[in-house]
Amino acid sequence: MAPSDRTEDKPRRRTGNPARIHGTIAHDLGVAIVSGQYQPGETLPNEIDFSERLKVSRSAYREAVRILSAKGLVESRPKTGTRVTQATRWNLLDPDVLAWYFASEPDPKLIDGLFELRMIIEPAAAALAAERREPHHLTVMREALMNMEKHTLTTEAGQIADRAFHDAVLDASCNMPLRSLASTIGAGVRWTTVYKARKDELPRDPMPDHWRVFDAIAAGGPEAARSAMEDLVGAALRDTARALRRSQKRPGGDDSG
Amino acid sequence: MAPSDRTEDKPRRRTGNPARIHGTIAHDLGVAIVSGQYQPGETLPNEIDFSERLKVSRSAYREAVRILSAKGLVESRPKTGTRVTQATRWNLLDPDVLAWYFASEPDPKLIDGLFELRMIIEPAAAALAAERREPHHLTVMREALMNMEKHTLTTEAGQIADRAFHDAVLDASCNMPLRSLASTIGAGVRWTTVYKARKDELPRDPMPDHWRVFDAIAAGGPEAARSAMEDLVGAALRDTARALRRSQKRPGGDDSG
DNA sequence: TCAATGCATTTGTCGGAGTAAATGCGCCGA
DNA sequence: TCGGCGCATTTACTCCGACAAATGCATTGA
Repeated sequence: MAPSDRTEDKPRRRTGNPARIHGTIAHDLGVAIVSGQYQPGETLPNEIDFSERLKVSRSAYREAVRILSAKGLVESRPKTGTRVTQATRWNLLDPDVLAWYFASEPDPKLIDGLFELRMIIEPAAAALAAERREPHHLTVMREALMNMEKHTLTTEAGQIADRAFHDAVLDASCNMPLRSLASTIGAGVRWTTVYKARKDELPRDPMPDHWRVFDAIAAGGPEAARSAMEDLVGAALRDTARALRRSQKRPGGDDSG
Repeated sequence: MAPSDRTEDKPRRRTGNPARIHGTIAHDLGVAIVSGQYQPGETLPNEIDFSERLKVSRSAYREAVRILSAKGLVESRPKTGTRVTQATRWNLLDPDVLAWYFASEPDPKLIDGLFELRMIIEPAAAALAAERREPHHLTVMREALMNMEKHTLTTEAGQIADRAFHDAVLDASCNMPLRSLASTIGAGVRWTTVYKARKDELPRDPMPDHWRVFDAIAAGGPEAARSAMEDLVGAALRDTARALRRSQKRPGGDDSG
């Protein structure tokens, strides 16, 4: 009955403080909404009933609704109630919303969209980074790549290092909106490694592609950096598309759906 | 001392319902934070004192903080209090955060960043749109452009039509994350027209550029659409950059700063 | 038939009380 | 003298009950 029985990764800040109730409720409701359990246009039960059913106070529930409202998932008005907004108004670039999508198996269209976005953003960001990178950007990138080599993508540490590298490239672009896309890109990167891990094999060694991007950025060659990043993302795109098709052949996979 | 005396556009949903207190507080605090009135790392006064000073209940204040927290602007923990997070963690792509930036005169680096983003995103989106557009996308685009012609960019209606056109292009790309960037792109578009209006002259007729984009998308030519959109955004970029340099020559401009 | 108005429902706001957590400090022991 | 441990304090977190405001709906009147 509780929509969150399946998701083990409750909201938990990196500082290790425990999840608060309003965060937990927002997480659970958010997952329920993006997974279609509550359809756009649908009206949620009123505050009193719903908070009672969820076994939380009205205050905590209201704060959870405020969070969802801030991310564009719901809209509440007196008398009308709190209703789920149209999916086009959801703030898909929000790190939490994206995480809620990935809490359950997300729509393949979203995966495709993320890769298309990566294919648009990352080469351009790499080109900018080649022009503007500071020494400390290169230091971060080099360290991330060395960690990738040391741990490999089969480990959590290696995947974190992978995302750290892509984040560093966006950082080095010295463009505030681009940097804000880091979490979105990171979700795409994470998804790549998820599929790679699922296959229990790495279809290719990702390191040469990564080092070529790094070298081009370090050398200050925008077009070389762009081209290298296109190759990198393109390879990841092909790997993921292949894995995605493979997983689609065995339908179902989620008993609750 | 109220930080919002200057901003007339209080949060007011398109449906015309009045601003709620928590929304107003979130708006005011958000503007104060992104404008640097509260520095990152700084701790806000505790709930009781601050809510009393703001003349609102603790519930309403807490809901406002919850909104800001959902957008990554603050982080609150027991004993530590509520503190402003590092600017790199702010969710810049959030429509509200972006609006709060533009409530006061935003950092020119942000304007530049937005135009760079447009220059990256919009041509690629136009190319995708040329491949995937449905008839109703073209209908929306055509109507937007006709409204642009009828009202011109000197009017509010014309500017809305301008943003509607750019939104429609993103829509036609049939890519969920790209569509979510509509508000971000829209902020950039709006800023262009703001500067154009400020100069009380339109440096060039924007319509031919727009129609060329439309024609290319309607004809299904991805590269033509990309190229046309590059020209369009490039022209806007040059106009805005010129106006920005001009306005920087007369420093100050805002008595409260 | 239409318009104005009262009513019921739902969210919004308020004030207070008690709980849990995290930090800093003092105490205690080695 | 130094290090570890427990306690007190501060703060956000949670809960509760009540009232206000807004809005859709039905009712009533012209």
